[in-house]
Amino acid sequence: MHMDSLDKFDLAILDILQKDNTTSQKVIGEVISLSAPAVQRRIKRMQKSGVIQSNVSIINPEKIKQSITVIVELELYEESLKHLDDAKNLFNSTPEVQQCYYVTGDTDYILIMIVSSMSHYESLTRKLFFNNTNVKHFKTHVVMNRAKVGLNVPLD
Amino acid sequence: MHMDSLDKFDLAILDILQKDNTTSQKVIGEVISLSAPAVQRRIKRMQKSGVIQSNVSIINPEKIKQSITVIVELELYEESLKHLDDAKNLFNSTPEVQQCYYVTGDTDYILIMIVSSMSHYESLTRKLFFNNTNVKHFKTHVVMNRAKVGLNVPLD
DNA sequence: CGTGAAAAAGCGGCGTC
DNA sequence: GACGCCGCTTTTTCACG
Repeated sequence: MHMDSLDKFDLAILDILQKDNTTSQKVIGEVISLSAPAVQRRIKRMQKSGVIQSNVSIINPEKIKQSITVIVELELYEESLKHLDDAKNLFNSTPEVQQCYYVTGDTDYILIMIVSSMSHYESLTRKLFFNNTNVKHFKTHVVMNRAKVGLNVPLD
Repeated sequence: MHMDSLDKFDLAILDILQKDNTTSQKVIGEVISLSAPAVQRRIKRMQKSGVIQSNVSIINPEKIKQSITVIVELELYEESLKHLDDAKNLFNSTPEVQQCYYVTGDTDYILIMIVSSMSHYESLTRKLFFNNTNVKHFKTHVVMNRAKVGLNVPLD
C-alpha cells in the first residue's frame, strides 16, 4: 500500500509504458538517458511492487460483435463490511463486469459492464441485483459511444 | 466500424492478449495450435484494423502518490451534434479525464478522472463544467476503492 | 499456412563507482 | 545500493516454399 519512492526515471518509464508497453527498453533508455538493463531493472522492480499491475492489449468492443457497454449505479441497504465484500466478490467473479468502483455518497458501487445484448443484460440484472436482497436500487446507463479509454495515470 | 470477421483463432488470441500482452507468440501458438508467425500475422492484422486499439501497462494509481479517482455524471443543456462534439473534444484533450462515455437517459456523459487532490479537482470543475455554458448539472462520485480494473471484452 | 534463418529484444553476470 | 558493459537466450521478423 505504501509507495516505494519513485524517482523521475521511474515516472518517465511509467509514462511511456502506460501509453505503449511495446516500446523497447533500448529506446526507453535513450529517451531518459539510461542504459537498457537499468530500465529493465526498474520495470521489474515496479512490477514486483505492484506499481505496474498488468500488461494488456486494449480491444475495441465495437469491432468485436454485438457488444453493449452499460454503466450501473448501485445502492445497497446495508453498508456493513461483510455486505460490501460480498458484493465486491460477486462482481469480481462476473466476467461481464469490467470495472468496479466503490464510491462515496448515496451511490455505493458503480459498475462498467459489457454484455452481448440487452436480454443478456436483463438476465444479469436478475442474477446480480434482483436476486440480491441487499440491493436497494440500481440505475442503468447505456453507453452509446466510448469516446476515451486509457487508464493513464497523470504523472508530474 | 465493420467487424472484419474474426474467427475462433483471432478471438482466442485476443482473449490471451487482453489479459497479458507479454505472452510470446510461441506459447500463444502452442495454446491455439498455430505457428508463431501465423499468430503474429493475425495480431498485426487486428492492430491495423483497429480491433486491438493499443498495448499498455496498467498502473495502480494508489501506488503512485496522492491520486484520487472520481466519477462524474454530466447533464448538458443541448444535445446538438456540435455541442456533443465540443464536449467530447474538450474531455479528450484533458489528461485527467481517463475515460469518457456518452450514455442514454437523463445523464449525457459519464467521466472517470484521476486527480492529485480535491483542490486539483475543484479547479478542473471550474474549467470543464462551470465555465462551460452548456453544462446543466454534474454530480461527483469519489472513488474509495477500485475493486476491478480490466478492460477485458467477453469473447465467446 | 509452416519452416528456418537473420535481426532484435530480453535477460543475467560481473566489475565499477 | 545502482550503473554500464558484454555475452547468452529468447523472441520477433521476414524471407521462401
